Amino acid sequence: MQSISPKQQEIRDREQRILDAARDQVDERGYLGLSMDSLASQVGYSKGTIYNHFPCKEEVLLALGIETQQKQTAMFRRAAAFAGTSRQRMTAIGVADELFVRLYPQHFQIEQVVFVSSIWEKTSERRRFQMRAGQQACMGIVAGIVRDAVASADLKLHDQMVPEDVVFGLWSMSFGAHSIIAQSGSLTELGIDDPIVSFRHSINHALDGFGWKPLASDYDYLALFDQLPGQLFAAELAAHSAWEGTRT
Amino acid sequence: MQSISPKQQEIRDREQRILDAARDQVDERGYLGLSMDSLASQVGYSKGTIYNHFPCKEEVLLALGIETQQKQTAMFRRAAAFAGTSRQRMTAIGVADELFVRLYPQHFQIEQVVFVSSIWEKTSERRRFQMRAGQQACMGIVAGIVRDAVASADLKLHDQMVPEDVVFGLWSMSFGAHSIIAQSGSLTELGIDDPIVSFRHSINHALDGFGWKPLASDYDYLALFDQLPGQLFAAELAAHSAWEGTRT
DNA sequence: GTATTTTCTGACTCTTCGTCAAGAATCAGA
DNA sequence: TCTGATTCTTGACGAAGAGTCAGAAAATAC
Repeated sequence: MQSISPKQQEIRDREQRILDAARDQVDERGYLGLSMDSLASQVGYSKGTIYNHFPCKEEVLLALGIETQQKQTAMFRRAAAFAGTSRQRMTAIGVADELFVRLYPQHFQIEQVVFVSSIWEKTSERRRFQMRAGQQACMGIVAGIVRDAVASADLKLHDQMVPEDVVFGLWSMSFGAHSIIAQSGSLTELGIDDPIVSFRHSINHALDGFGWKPLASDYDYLALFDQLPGQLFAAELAAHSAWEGTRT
Repeated sequence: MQSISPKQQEIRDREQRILDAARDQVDERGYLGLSMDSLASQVGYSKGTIYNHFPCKEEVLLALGIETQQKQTAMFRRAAAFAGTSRQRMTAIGVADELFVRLYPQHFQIEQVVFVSSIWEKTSERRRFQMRAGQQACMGIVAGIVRDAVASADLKLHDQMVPEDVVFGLWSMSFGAHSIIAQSGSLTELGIDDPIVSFRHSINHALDGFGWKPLASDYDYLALFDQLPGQLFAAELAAHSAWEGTRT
């Protein structure tokens, strides 16, 4: 058991302050608008001190990604614990996913930048591992639901598919939809009025396509998108609106 | 009818040379490894001349994106013209999509960078419009197939969905899958041995989920992935392997 | 052949990342 | 509490790369 000297504690606190400031900058000036000089002056320490915490700018971005990633994992875990049929639980994941994107809209922008190889390659092994581990944790949670569905005969996999294939398909759709939405602002010119609702339908039909019982024709899964948020994620919603309140 | 002076022709040719060189650099050093100085020296002109063609670095990237985007549109158009059932034609689009990604692997990396808002905002109205127009063209081609399917009763849309919603779902899945694959290198650690094959299955099941007849249980759509490339895209494949041959 | 317009050049400025030697603060042991 | 060792902090500095622009060179017009 290491006891924490006051100095050590100060350093630890500062790291969080740096990340918070960095997140503000990314919000305001865009992912690449993050400048180490202005970050230093905003936190009130010199540049050298910032570089004691993070070996390079890219590492700061990745740290931000890891932070939100962990929130996502927590939300997914909660969703997976929902007491219901396997497909209801899977839909709860969809609800969590949608809510996550709404609460942390920068996440997809950060994620997209961070994985750009010229950025990814500059980051430390340690944080790269953390990020990958987080993704695997998320995937694992979802794969668990798929396996439960198979075990309870709600779902019968075809074509030698494994549970991970199902997860990959859903993950792809989610990642793609949110990326496109984040990039494009409006999609009305493409004929999509409400991309979020459109996305719900797509996921719902995809689950039908995998043969996941009970099918959408036998249960109104879309209704869960209205019921579950308050029920499962009251904490996140409250935290977020409190945080919203502190902003100008 | 403007006649083209030899000088004008030289300038036009040079623009292509610049783009080719830029593509090489992006291939080698990554999207953000593109440097205007080294680009200039590689093409054999001064930096000022490069800046006569492109007002900023970001514009070069976008121009690259537009170039490959147009190739994609051409391939989609060819796929859509395939003589078959609506769902076979849709599968042909999937084949085109898969082939496109294989032929132009940088495209997704470039596309991901270009849409990062801090980059997108620096580009010219004109090229932004071109890029959007290209995307809409692609989407339009696919939406046309969906409408044909509805017209021929192969497909009955539920929940007040419009054809564009179906396209959005498929586009999301494609964009997401290719992004994830491009980013991650290998997915074996996540339990996916061959993500491309996994993706084929997902798309196929999604189409089933939308209720697109004949269902996969009644026709082996996956076989088209072996048959169609040589049949529809012989030109691209030949051009690509010729180009491959010229490389070290 | 000369005047005018267009194009090209590379040295220059400016911004921002990351380093590092020197100085300041902290800590451990007597 | 003092002192030497260690750790932390600083900001000036070097390096790299984006974008500019005045003047040189080339093309074009007459």
